[in-house]
Amino acid sequence: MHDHSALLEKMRSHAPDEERILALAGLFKVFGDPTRVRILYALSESEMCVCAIGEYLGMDQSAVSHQLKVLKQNRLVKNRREGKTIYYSLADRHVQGIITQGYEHVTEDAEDEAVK
Amino acid sequence: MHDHSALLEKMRSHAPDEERILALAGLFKVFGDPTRVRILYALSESEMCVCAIGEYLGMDQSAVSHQLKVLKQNRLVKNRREGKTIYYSLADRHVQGIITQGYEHVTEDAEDEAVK
DNA sequence: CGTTCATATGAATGACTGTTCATATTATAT
DNA sequence: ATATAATATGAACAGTCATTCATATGAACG
Repeated sequence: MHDHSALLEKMRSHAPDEERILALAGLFKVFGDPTRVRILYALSESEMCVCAIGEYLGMDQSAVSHQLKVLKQNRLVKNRREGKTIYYSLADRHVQGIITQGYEHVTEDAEDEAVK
Repeated sequence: MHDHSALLEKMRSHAPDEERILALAGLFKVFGDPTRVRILYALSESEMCVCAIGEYLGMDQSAVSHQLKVLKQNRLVKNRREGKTIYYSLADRHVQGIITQGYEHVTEDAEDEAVK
């Protein structure tokens, strides 16, 4: 193997916080599932209760609940109770921003592809 | 189950393209792994050859190669050959942007936490 | 050509994760 | 209190995926 000591020393001098790396990957991981993205996208349109989400996405109530739990644990959604039903919505504008930026990125990639 | 027909009809009238949803989740999924984030973060500092990345991150050459393949397939990195060694770098500014935004988001979350 | 170095690839494995099924919780209404 | 509706939870299963090991490619140099 050839020598890298100079580069490596430079790199390590301002290496990112490992904790932040994990948090960053963890955040993206949550966005990395189609079901969760669908849910978030739906909630970006309107507040919804669990069974409406399930009905809208054509999926099991239990599956929706499980995913909402993941989203809540990561503070991407919040909820409020109204009688028996619980309404979910996006936690803050950050979430909306990430979705939007990602969506634009994907759209631009599609355009790049079309140019070729 | 209570009635949602009004809401559902409204939602479905401007539902997002399923293909885009999958692409979006797929993109985030790639960013959802600590190893890949570390690699991308490293490459955002400097172009690097495979074995330098491996040495820097303390991981197997083969593992690095496998992950670089994933990153390349998703057009997040590009490479150039120079003799026997192959140098990798970020594919475009988009990648840098996503990392930066995510990093800021994570940092802000940490601050929010500190306030409580 | 054959050897060596840098990288890539394929198969195997172990860990993780999304879904389903069954069941539990919580709140309303009769 | 009991029944019912909305949601949550736990266990189990199936599929996915990152890593490792062994091996293959591909380039340079004697």
